Amino acid sequence: MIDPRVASGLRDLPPAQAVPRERMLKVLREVFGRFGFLPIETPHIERVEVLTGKGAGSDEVLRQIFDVTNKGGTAGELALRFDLTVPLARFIAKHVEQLGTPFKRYAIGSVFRGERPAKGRFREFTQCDFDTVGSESVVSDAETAQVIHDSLQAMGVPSFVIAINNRRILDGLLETFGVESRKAAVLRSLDKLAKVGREAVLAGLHRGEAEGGAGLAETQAEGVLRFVESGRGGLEVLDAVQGTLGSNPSAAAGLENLRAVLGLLAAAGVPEGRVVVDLGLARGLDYYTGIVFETTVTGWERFGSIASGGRYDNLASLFTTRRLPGVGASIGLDRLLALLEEAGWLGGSISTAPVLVAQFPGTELSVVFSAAARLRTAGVGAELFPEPIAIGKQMGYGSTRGHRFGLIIGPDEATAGVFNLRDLKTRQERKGLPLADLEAIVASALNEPA
RNA sequence: GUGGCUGUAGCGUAGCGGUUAACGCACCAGAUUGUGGAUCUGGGGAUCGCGGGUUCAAAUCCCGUCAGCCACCCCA
Repeated sequence: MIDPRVASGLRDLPPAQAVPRERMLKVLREVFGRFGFLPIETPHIERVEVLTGKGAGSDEVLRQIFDVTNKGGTAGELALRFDLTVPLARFIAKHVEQLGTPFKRYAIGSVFRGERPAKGRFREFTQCDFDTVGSESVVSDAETAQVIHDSLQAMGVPSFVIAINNRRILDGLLETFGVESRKAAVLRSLDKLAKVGREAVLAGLHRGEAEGGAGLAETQAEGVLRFVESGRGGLEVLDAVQGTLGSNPSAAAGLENLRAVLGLLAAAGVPEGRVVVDLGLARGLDYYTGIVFETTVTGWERFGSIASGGRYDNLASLFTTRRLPGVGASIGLDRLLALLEEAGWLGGSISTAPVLVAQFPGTELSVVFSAAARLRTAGVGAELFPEPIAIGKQMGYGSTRGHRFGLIIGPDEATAGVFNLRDLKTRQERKGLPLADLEAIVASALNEPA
């Protein structure tokens, strides 16, 4: 016997998970489409050179990448994509002349990372990316947050917060303290504030670079931290920063951007409190240059971000000399589903056909087979039970699968040209309905509230 | 990739050196051969993750390995 297990970090999805997942994908496509984003597809496998940025790729990427080898091919040439942004960069570089800008696309698909799996963290997971390439407008910045908001809302996530910040404010901060050269290490430390607390962050900032710290003097570390700590909230946070960093051109630009974004989102009717400024939000990815986003579900912060992204100055610089700024985000569908499932918010019927047509022992098979076919033709999902077993068993099957109605045609009904329609929830049964009006009767019954 | 915790029927657990591994839920059958989630009765299902070692004897101790979880790292 071969052990039917799957490898670490990979999983099977039974209908109870696959059905809600399909529904969410449908919702996401609708929302993306409503904003004018168009779908694209790129291969799951890319050339390693593309993924790693020709050797210039970070160690982190190299560590997480899955190699793919085909017999006869060149070893180490191909690998599985680890996100959808790098493939987008390659895609846009190749096709921008035909597509023109601004170009808004969405892409939904599996990505692969050779990480150590944990809760809500897998080695294959689906990303739902949307990006606007070729515009530096604040419209796109605000729209990105709005799409995140509308998506989560439409998927039925009860309560969430989209944190925003602007890298340029942080740039200004670092310039002011004269520590631009330590940017990456400083941001990495600050990003952890909510998680590890102020003392740990302070220690990280102060610790020497050799030990993985940022190597800041104590006054610098304290100052930088104090600044970040001052800010999580709405416009008042921006006003406060205006006073301390407003004279720095970079910070001023960042502040103006966030102010405009908050204004537009309010104008679009995004509820107050759904989007908050968080000056400590940095995001590890070093290609972000402007606004950044990170979204958590209220009460489930330990699952980490379920939707995040940001603005980048020049997405495709590895692939073309043409400068292509853009902004976008990615919704982590699998993490969100894992969260909703654990929170018990997934519920609902998993049946995709509302009517279960029973196969009554003794009834001519063609009678029920054609009844099911007629319903489907009329656009009503109908499942014919495949075995002529005890009728109660069949009703039980329909009930546990979440079918709304059981349709019963016994030998007596068949002779009389009628059918019975049983509500599987209330156990109420309407009997002797004319078979000639099958479609109309069932359709109208389905329109009644459950 | 580093460190730690865990691994017993589909799921959740008990047993933690000594006869045929226990319980709940789920599943199947019957009471109920034209009507399902209750009750009762009966039943199937586990080489105790896998491999090796210690011992007269291992689910139980040791080592390795795989998987899950936690922290670091990173991120959806």
